[in-house]
Parts: sequence; structure tokens; C-alpha cells
Amino acid sequence: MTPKPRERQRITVQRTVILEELRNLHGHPTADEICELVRKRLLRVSLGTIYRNLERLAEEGQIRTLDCAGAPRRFDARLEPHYHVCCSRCGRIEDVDLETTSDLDDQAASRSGYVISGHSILFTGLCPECTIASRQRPQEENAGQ
Amino acid sequence: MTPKPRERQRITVQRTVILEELRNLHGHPTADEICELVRKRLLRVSLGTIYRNLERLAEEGQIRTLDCAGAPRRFDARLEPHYHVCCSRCGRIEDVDLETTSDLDDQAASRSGYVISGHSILFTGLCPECTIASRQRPQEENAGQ
DNA sequence: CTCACTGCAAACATTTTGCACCGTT
DNA sequence: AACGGTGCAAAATGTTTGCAGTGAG
Repeated sequence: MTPKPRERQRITVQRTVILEELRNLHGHPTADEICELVRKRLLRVSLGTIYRNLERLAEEGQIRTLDCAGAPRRFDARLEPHYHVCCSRCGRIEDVDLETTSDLDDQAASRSGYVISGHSILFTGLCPECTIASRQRPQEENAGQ
Repeated sequence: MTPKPRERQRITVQRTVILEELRNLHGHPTADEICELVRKRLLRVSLGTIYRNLERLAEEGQIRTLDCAGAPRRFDARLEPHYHVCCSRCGRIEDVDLETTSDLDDQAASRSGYVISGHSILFTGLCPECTIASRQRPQEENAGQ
């Protein structure tokens, strides 16, 4: 087997800007939202490029991805272990900082036989605004994204 | 406000069979897989019907849904609180039974200000088979789903 | 007999991919 | 110049929805 001499990766403006924007923004944007941000600095970026770079950044461990029931995938430049809440009414996602018990992983490993590399916790509930709103208009739901 | 006299829901063969199949199968099938199962008993079910019923069953709390990074949504008829592992190589999902500390929810509530209704934990790692396989063919990945 | 539910097919939304061209190295 | 990365547009996925007809109540 020829040990494929690890091709060089090029650092492109697009990738740089994507990462910068994601880092500046303290939130959890979708690929589309990131695209809009990046376009303010680089007109003519394509969504395809956004996706390709986000995927690569995630592989490299420079960003994390976030999947919430049925909704489009979100991205997070915050790397320190932390969890998330998703409002089941408006779809907003926020950070939740809790002690990340790494022995959860150990327990899971011994119960499952898997080699565990990590875990994510997603809390579900109502954000303060929606808690109030849902008392006034109980039937409404999932207005935002 | 006229208290809308709660329209009657009809119990249809389709919904019944979907729930039965999901309960019989101890796994986490996608809508598509459920459709195949159901079609063995009811020829001519449509995927649309599968989706509509799964959504309703989930709303009613008769089943749970499962979202794993980028992969199609999965469904679970097991209601007792439990967590999941997803193999990052073959995509398999299995149950992980751990003590479900409900004070996680309390902590999250006080940190976030949300009214927390629950949480899900998804462990990521390599299943036993893939652990072995990845030692032999390290570059390969995500073969199945 | 009614109208909630179905099958079907078309519409959607999100993500991936093929291709010709561009710009770093 | 080579070739990794890009923009673009088309394709692939997964899910939702409009509609006319069906069948449970």
C-alpha cells in the first residue's frame, strides 16, 4: 500500500471567513445563516462552499455541529464542552453550562460495549418568552425556526 | 372563546399497524424502514401516511423520535427514559440504560431560565464491530447508515 | 352520511455533487 | 503548471402537503 503522501490543504479566504464569522457570532447558526453573514464580506460565496467548509472544519474539530429534531443542522464554534436547550415552541437554541461529567461516557462504554468518544445533551423546553406566550395563546407553536 | 369540542380522532388500521410494528421491532427504524415493515401487512400504505401517523403518535407521546447528526430521523416505541449511542462509523443506534438523573433537568432549568420538559443524551463512538474494522481499514467510514 | 384519514404525486427544504474555471503554491 | 478549492446549477435526500376519493364512526 502506497502511503499517499498526505496532500496539502490550502487555506482559502472562504474557509477563513467562515470560521471567523462563526467565532464572532455567539450563537448557533444554520449553514444558510452563515452564508448570509459571509456574503457581507465575500460577495459570491456559494452555499455549496459553505457546506463543504463547515464539514471540513467539523472533521478537523474546529467547530461542532448540532442536530435538533427535524430542524436544519446548526453549527457552533464554541469547543469547550457544554450542552444545549432547544425551545420546543420557537426553536431557539441556547447554551447550558453544566459540569460535564465525563464518567457518563465511562458508564455508557461499559453498558454498551462501544468505544465512546463523547456525548451531547439536548434539553427540551420552553424559553422564558414562549412560556409567557404559551399561557396567552396555548395552541400556537413552532412559530420561529 | 368557544371551547372547540375536540374533534374525534379515528383509529385507523394504518396507525394501529404502524404502532404495532414499531413496538414489536426492538430497534430505531426510520420512516422508510417502518413503511417497508407496514407494507408487509398492508400493501399500499404511502410514506405520507407513515409520516403523518408517526408525527401524531409522537405528539400523543406514544412514541419518541430520535435525531442523530445529519442522518434521517428515527423512531422509538420504548418510552421508559433511556439514552442512545450512535456508531460514528456504521451509523447504528443502540439503547444505553443509565440511571436517568432528573436533577439534570433541574440544573438546566436554573441555568437557562427555560421550563425544561426533558432531555436526551446521545453518545457517540464506535460499536464493537467497527472498532475492530477500523483497526484494519482505518480510512473507511460511514458505510451503512 | 360525514369528515378524518388515506394514497398519490407534486412541492419543499436541506444537503450533496459534477463540472469547468480560478488562484495558491 | 498542477491541482485543491470555488461558483454554479443540477441531483439527491428526507419530509411535507394538496387533493380527490375512501371508509370509520
